[in-house]
Amino acid sequence: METEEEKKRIIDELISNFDLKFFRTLGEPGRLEILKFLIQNGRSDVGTISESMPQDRSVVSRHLQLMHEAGILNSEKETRHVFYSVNGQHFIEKLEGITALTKQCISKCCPSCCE
Amino acid sequence: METEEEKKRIIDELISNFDLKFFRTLGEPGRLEILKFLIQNGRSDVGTISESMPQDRSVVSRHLQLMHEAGILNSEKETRHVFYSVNGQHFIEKLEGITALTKQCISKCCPSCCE
DNA sequence: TACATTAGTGCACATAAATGCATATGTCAA
DNA sequence: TTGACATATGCATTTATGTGCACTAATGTA
Repeated sequence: METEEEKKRIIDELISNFDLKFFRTLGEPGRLEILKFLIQNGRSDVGTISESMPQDRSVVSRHLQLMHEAGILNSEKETRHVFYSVNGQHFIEKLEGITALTKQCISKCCPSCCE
Repeated sequence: METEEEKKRIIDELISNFDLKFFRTLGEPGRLEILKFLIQNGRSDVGTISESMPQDRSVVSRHLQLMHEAGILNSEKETRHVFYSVNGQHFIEKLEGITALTKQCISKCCPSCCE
């Protein structure tokens, strides 16, 4: 067990890495479908993605923007089209970071959490 | 790169492990505060947790139920009190599972996602 | 038994989020 | 330059979620 100050620091670091926007973005079925599509089909433009989704094109466009802001997708404007693709690097780093910090935090600050 | 059938199977496995309830639960500031409190203070009853939160006791109670349903917290009824604690084991396993499947899925099904 | 304590539920309300239509913005092509 | 196309934005509507008050259920205590 750490000192109280060290405990607080570790917990604050964990909580500040629990990106609300990141979790909220992943907690919506429509956006998960978009993520699935992009893993399956790779880099695609808004129109192509929309064709596979039940929602309106404008709705899909907004979902894509949110996912981009959350760091899950890349966005590249090319002439008239905007291509989105999974930002695998950032996405995986985010997940790894959250997982590692959680493990570290619980083992150091709350061993009783794992009894 | 895998066969198309294998790709679909891997992607479906990933998406089915992207537990919407889990992500939604973590994507709310009030619930994150509760998580923080429980890591810091360990197993506590509803009243004690509520005292540190700005929301009404009933609101905190509902958040705790949600977090329990999402597998993040343990719940133990003892006489009049209900004690909640972080389910570290399940929480960490969930995060590790999601992280591992995502890495595996992207490397096998969408290597271009990491360019 | 009567009363206090603890947690959860019913309900109404406020806020936030998802959705679709119409329209604007920017880009290409004839 | 005109028209078609791709995407994003404004706006209104619906749906979902968070919130607090009042009340109930369950348990312990005087």
